[in-house]
Amino acid sequence: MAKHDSDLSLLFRALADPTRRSILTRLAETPARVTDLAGPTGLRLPTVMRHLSVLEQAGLITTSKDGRIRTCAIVPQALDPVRTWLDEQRDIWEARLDRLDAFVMNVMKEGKE
Amino acid sequence: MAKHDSDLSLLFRALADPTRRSILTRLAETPARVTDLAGPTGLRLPTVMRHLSVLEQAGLITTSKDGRIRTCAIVPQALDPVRTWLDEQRDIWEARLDRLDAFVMNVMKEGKE
DNA sequence: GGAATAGTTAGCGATATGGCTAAGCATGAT
DNA sequence: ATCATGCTTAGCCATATCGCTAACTATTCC
Repeated sequence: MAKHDSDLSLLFRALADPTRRSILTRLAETPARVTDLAGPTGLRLPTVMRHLSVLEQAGLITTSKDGRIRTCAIVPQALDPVRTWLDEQRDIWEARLDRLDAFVMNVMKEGKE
Repeated sequence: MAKHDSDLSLLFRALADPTRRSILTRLAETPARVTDLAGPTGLRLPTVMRHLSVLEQAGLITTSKDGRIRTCAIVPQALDPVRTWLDEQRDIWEARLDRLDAFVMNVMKEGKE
């Protein structure tokens, strides 16, 4: 299940880690060097590097190296597929709310296990 | 990192699996039994059970048992935290687009590695 | 009661994830 | 040339994930 995963899976997995989300939030302020990103996390450089590569593979950030310094920056449109999927789901879920209501009523009547 | 994870992490991790997303989409149509959900996936029952418990722990579905049949249904508002986080990020990301633009220009000028 | 059905539990194996240290390499400063 | 800085690679360890089979429990049907 880890071979040719969809973009969506890569994105969701990248976002599933608090450290990575905090890195993203930090990068949203301004691009930063790897060391700068490592600081707040309290994690070692190699560990942060791994997080960064996960983020980059998911397309959430880009990095570029100038001399010995690698600078990381967010890719603003990278979250679009997530938003799209979420919107689709909302559409479907709400379209079926009538049936759901019926079901929930039923559950409540019987008591949930 | 797997101990007391935030709701957001649980949600994102639950959504990171294609099988689980397809189960959610299926459940959005109408509540269903475990066996009904297993069918389309081609997976064995215990495997599907595991996916369901991940979804349930993330708060994305509820289940209730009537006799020997367990019925599963989506929890419509469960995606709200995800949407909220996404909206927050969009706000921040776009607020800083000016700086980002400057950075991107810089990168392009130097050639990306 | 006995058999079929629906789900559950236990546990195995392969792989992925998230942390680390140690060592290496390239660049910039002196 | 030497040394400090910044990143990178390799590899280890513990735990988590995702699939499975086998065996068990609980309903329902005949």
